[in-house]
Amino acid sequence: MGMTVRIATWNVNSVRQRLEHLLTWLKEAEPDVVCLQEIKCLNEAFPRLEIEAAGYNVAVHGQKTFNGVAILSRLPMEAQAGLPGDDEDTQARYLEAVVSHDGGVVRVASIYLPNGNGGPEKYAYKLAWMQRLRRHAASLLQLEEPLVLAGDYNVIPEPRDAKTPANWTQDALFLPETRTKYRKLIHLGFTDAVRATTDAGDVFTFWDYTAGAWRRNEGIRIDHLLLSPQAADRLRSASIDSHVRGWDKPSDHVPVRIDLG
DNA sequence: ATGACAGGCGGGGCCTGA
Repeated sequence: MGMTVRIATWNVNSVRQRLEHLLTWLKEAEPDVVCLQEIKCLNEAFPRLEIEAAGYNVAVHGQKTFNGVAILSRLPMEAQAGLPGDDEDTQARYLEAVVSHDGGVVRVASIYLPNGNGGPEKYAYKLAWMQRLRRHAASLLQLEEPLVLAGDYNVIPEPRDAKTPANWTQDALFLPETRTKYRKLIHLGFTDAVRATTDAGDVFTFWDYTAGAWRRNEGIRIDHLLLSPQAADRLRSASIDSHVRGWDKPSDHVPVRIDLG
């Protein structure tokens, strides 16, 4: 017997460019917790006041120009920045928070997994980051609490997660080693919230800006919410707010959200 | 094969993204 908690993830591709969209969508979707990626600004440049005025607590792990993650919460939260396992890594890609509600807590992470295209060094960084994520996720599972790892994984898990999988066979988002590493994470005991609630085709979260990808529905599914067993037991629904991709000057990603009962 | 878009930085185009 607990309240429903609505948790979402959205790669906004610059929070300052997308502030009006974000505020509109917060009113429309009424999420309790929102994981943002690619905010592309330092902590001090984050539009904190506007978002607090909408009723959210704000935790930011920012960086100049690139990357950057944040968590917004209508409920009280305690946040901690950074993925353990490499003290030399300066890229802001991981933020974790414990959110408190009437019935207990839910632990939520905002994840911006490296893209991995652009050369062997970048792909090696992606794979190493995935290794670190799996190790950290394994330790979090031992807590045996509701846990949601939400974000832009830059992983197309299966052929059905792309409109045209043949276009992606040489891409870091879909290479066999990428998908193997992602499966190893899942096999620790996580549930993919969207796949747990639908077997429909054409379920996408990203459409490239170029070549009329949105118009032609040339999408991919790369934004995921992975649930611990304790969270999966409470999964009531999952949905993708695809219509946001049709707004003026949109992000190339759309929000994905779940309700936990 | 390249670029098509978009954003940041910074005042040029270049880097990055997926």
